[in-house]
Amino acid sequence: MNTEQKIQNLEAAISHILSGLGIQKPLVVIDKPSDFEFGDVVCNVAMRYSKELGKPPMELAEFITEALKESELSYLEKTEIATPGFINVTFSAEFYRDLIKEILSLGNNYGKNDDLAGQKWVIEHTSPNPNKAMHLGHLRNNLVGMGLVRLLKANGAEVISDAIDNNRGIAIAKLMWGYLSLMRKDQSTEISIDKWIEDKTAWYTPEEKSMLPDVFVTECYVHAGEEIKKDQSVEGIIREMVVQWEAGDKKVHELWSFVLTYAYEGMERTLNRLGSYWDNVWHEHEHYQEGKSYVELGLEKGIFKKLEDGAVLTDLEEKYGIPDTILLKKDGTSLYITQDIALTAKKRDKFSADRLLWVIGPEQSLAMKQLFAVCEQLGIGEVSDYSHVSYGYVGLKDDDGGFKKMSSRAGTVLLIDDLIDTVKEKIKAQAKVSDVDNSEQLAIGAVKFSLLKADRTQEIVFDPDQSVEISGASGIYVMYTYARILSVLSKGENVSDSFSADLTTGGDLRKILMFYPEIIKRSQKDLSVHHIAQYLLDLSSAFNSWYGNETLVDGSEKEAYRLALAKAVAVTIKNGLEILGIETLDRV
RNA sequence: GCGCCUGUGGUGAAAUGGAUAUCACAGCGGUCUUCGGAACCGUUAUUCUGGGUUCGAGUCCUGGCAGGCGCACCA
Repeated sequence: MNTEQKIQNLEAAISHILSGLGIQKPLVVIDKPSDFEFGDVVCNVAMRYSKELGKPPMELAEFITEALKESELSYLEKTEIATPGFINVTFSAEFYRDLIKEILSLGNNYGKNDDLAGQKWVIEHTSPNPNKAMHLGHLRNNLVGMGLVRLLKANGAEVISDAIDNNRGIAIAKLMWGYLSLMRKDQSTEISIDKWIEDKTAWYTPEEKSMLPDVFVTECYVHAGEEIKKDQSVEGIIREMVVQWEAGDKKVHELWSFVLTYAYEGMERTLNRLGSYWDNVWHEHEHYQEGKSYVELGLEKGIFKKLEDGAVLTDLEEKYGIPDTILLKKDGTSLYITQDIALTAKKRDKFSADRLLWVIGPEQSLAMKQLFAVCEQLGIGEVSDYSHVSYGYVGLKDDDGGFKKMSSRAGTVLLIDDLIDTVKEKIKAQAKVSDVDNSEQLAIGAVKFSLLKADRTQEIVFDPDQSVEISGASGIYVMYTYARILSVLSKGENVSDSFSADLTTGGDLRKILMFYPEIIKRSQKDLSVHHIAQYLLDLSSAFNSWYGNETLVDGSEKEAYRLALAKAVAVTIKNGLEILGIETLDRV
C-alpha cells in the first residue's frame, strides 16, 4: 500500500463513519494543517456536518476520533480534536519510513499521476511575430506555456505544444521594406526589390553589422515605422507589397522568405537557450484563407448575418451573452478570428485533441470567448473544450515606479537574451566558488523561477535590477539546496534502503514531502505551476533549516535515515524543477 | 455607458471557505565558517472600504473607491 492509498483509506474510514451517522456521500478532504504543530494532516468534516447531524462540532469530532481508533489503520499514531472542531491526525514513524522508500524507489516518477491519461491537450503559446526580437512579454507567455506542457504531461495527458507564426501581412511587409531601406551598404542604392535580386551583396547581413539576427530584424521593422511617419508615400509602397505578395509575385516572395530566415534564426536561438520547443508551428500563410469557407457555412446555416455593406457579423448576444463581432470584412478579406476558426478545426483534426488551450494575454479575453462560441455554433467542438489561459502584463518599471508598457517601436523593451545576460553577470559577480562556471544555467533558472513563482494572473512591474532575485525566495536558493544535498550524499557512506524508522528528526521536512503529489494535482486544476515553485521554496527552506540544526553525516546509526530523507528531498526538488523547466546542477 | 481582471507589511509576493494570514527583500540584532555561509536563528510591520452569506471570509455575494484591459470590418 502506498502513501496515496493510505491517505485515501483514511478518507474512506472517516467517510464510512459519517455514512453510519446518516450522511449521504459525505465529502471528506484530508488537508495540510496550517501548522504542523497541530498534526500531520487535518480534516474538517466535524464542522462541515455538525449542523446536518445536529451535534456540536467538538462532540462530532470526538465521536469520529473514537471511531477511528477502532479502525484497522495501523499507520495512525495519534488522532486529536481541536477547537472549533478540527480532527488532527499524526502518522507513525513507519508511515514516513515507507514514504521515503517510496520516493526513492519512484525517483523521477514521484508526484506524477494518470488523472489525465488518455486525454490529448493542445497548448498554443508564444506565437511570435517574426518582425521583432522576443522580449519579456513573450518570455512570460513562453514560460507559462511550457510550464503547462510539462505539468499536464506529469498529470498523464498527451500534450502538443504549438504556435502560430504570423508570417504575413502589413507588419512583415514593413520589415521587408525596412530591410531594403536601412540595410543598404550605399545610400545611393535604389530601394527596390529588382535591385536587390540583382545584387544582394549591396545589402548588409547581420554578421556584417555584428548584430544578432533578431535584433537586425527589429531594427528594420522599427525603421520602416519611422519612415512612414516622415513620408506618407512609403506606406503606399508597403501596402502594394502586400498585394503583390498575395498575388504570388516571385520576387516579393523571395525577399519575404529571405528576411524571415533571419527572424527565425533569432527566435530559434533564444528558444533553444530557454529549452523551449514546439511540436508544431502553424504558418499563417498556409491557412489564412481557409476560415472563409466556415463563414460561408455559417451564413448558409443562418448562424451569422450579412450586413448591408457585405461584412459578416456573429449572433452571440442572446445565446452567449457576449458582444458580437465581425467575422469577415466588407471587402471579403479575413480577420484574426476568421483564421482562428479554421485553425481550431485543423488542430482538432490533426491531433484529435480533447482540450485546447490558448496562452494569450488578458486583452484577448473577449476575442477568445467569441472564438469559442463561434466554433461551438459551427459544430467545431464545445465551448467547454476550450480555455483561454490568461496571464498578467509584464511591464517595465517607470522612472516614478509605475508601470510602463513595453513597445518595440518606442524602443522600450527588455529582450529575453539581454535579461538573461544581465542576470548572468550579476551571478558571476557574487560567485563564491570559482572552479565551475554554471552562471548560464543559474541565470536561466533564476529568470524562469522569478516569472513562475507568482500566480500567472498577477501583473508584473519588472525591475531588471531587482525582479530576478538571486538570493532569498529564488530559483538559485532551490538549485543551491539541491547541490548541497548531493554534496552531503557524496560525503556519507550509508546511503541505503535499510534505515531504522524510529527517528523523529526532520519531522516537518518529511511531512512536506508527502504533499508533493497533491501540489501537482492542484497545479493541474488551476493550470498554474506557481504552486510548484512555492512548494519548492517551502521544501528547500525546511531542508536548510534542518540541515543547519543537525549534523547529517556523523557516522552514527542514524546516518542512513538522515541521508535517505535528504535524498528524498533531492528527488522531489529535481522533479519539481523539471516541471518549471529548470535544470538541476550537481554543483553550484 | 456596459463587460472582464486586479487591490494583502515600506517593497515584491503566497494562502483547494478553516486554526494565531505565510514567505522573501529592505531595516534592526545574532550564528562553534566542522557534512557547501549563495546558509541558519531572532525581531519590527500587512488583507482598499461599507454591508451581507457562513460554525468560520483575504477568499463567496452586494454597494462604493482606486488602477488596468476590452467593447464589430486593426493585427
